[in-house]
Amino acid sequence: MSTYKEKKVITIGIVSELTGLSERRIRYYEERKLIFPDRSKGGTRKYSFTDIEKLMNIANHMEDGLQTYEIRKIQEKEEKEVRDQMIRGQLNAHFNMRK
Amino acid sequence: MSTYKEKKVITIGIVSELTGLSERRIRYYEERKLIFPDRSKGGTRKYSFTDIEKLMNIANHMEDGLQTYEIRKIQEKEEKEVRDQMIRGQLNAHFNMRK
DNA sequence: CGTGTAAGGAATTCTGACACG
DNA sequence: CGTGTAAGGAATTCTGACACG
Repeated sequence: MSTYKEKKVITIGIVSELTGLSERRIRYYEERKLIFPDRSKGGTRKYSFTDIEKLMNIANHMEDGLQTYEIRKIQEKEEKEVRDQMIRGQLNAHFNMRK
Repeated sequence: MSTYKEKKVITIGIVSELTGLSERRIRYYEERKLIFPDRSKGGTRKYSFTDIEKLMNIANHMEDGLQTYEIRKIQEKEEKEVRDQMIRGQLNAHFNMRK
């Protein structure tokens, strides 16, 4: 939550440099619901390092010829797996408490 | 080195929001050699999360009535301590290798 | 569908200076 | 010494559209 990696503080120009993607492509992936930057009061987009990692991932999938909506489905599946893992963790913790 | 916390990617407006310091003060502390942001091609300053932590530290010292050059001396002393620690670590590693 | 580009405007940042104290 | 502010300009970002395919 409050870790550096998740903080939305990076401007699109720097994201473009870091990822090698054009600003156009970065904005387009937002339009396709693949990333969700914050906005400043003035409307400037702000990204996190996690967003940058997601973008690299997206770029790889695009190279493989996938379409944006397919990538979105992959993302959703991965997020579901994470949620399942967390539930399993909770259950384990519960049973461990009971010894 | 290549950790998120050290990467200079944050713009001064966001640093100002995160620290609560005015842009004027942030630029002034650079002038007094207390922080060292990178620059974009165009000349825009770029800060790291580490810089933000330093700025909070500086702000605290200023509240205590210290002057910028005193804060700089404190910084230098702290950096020296870190270096000494690293040397001790190296020596320990060396002797441990010899058992 | 995914991405480049030119267009016009708005938000952001920069520097050097004056002010106060 | 440390910081606010108005000033003018430059760099950065934004949106909507046209283009190609």
